[in-house]
Amino acid sequence: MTTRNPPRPALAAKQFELIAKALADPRRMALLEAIAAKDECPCVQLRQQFPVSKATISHHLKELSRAGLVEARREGQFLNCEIRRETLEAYTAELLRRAGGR
Amino acid sequence: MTTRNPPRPALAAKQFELIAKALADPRRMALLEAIAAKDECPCVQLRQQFPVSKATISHHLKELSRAGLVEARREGQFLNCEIRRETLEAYTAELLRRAGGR
DNA sequence: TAAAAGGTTCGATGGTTGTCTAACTGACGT
DNA sequence: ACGTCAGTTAGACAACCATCGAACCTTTTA
Repeated sequence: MTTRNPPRPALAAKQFELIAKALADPRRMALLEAIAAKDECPCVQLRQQFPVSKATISHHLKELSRAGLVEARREGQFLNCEIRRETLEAYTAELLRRAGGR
Repeated sequence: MTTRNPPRPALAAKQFELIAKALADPRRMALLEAIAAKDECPCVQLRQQFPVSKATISHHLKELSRAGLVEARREGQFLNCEIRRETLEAYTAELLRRAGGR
C-alpha cells in the first residue's frame, strides 16, 4: 500500500519543478521539439540546426535529462536522444491537477 | 483563411513563452495553485499564506496576468484574482502538440 | 482632512542561469 | 601512436530575476 501502481506515476514535487524550469527556456524548448520530431535524434544534428556551441547543447541536454524529458544514450562516439513523452504527459496532467482541477 | 476559428485559439509563440516562464518559479506556481483553489481569491489572503512581501506578491501577480493565467480585478481597494483555466489548458495542449505529438 | 490599509512602483541586491572559450576524455580510422 | 571528431567539464561573464524596503497612490473610515 505504500507504493501503489498507478498507470501514470505521480510526479514528485522536485521533478515537477525541474520540468517546469527545463521548459521555460525557449532554446531548450526548441531543442526538445527537434528531438520530439524524430524517434532517434543524434546530438550532432542538433548542433547543425541551432547556432549555439556544443557546450551549450550539452548543458541543455543535461537539464532535459535531469527533468526526465529526454533519454540520452551513448552509442559509440555519438549521443542519441529520445523524447520521453510519458514525462511530458505526466507533467501536463499534474499541472492540470494542481491548477486546472475543477 | 488568414484567421481560422478553432475551438481553442492557438497560443502565440510569445504567450507560450510567457506562460512557461510564469510556471517555472515554484513560488509563483504555488500562488497560482492557491488562486485556483478558490473561485475568487482576494490578494490580501495570499499575503497571509505566503511569507513574502507585498511587493513580491504584486510582482508575481503581474507576471501571471501577463501570461494570461490569472485575471485580476480591482474591487474597491481589494484585488480579486481568478484563474483562467482556458489559458492553462491551451498551454498544455500546445505543449503536447509541440513535443508530444504522435 | 487625517489616518489606516491594500496595492503598485522604484532601486538595489544577491542568486540563478544561458552562453562562451578552452581544456579535457573517449571513440574511430589510418 | 596519431589525428580527428563527438561530447563533457571547468571557469568566467553577462543577463535575468526573485526578493526586499521604502516611497507612493487609492480607497475607506474616523
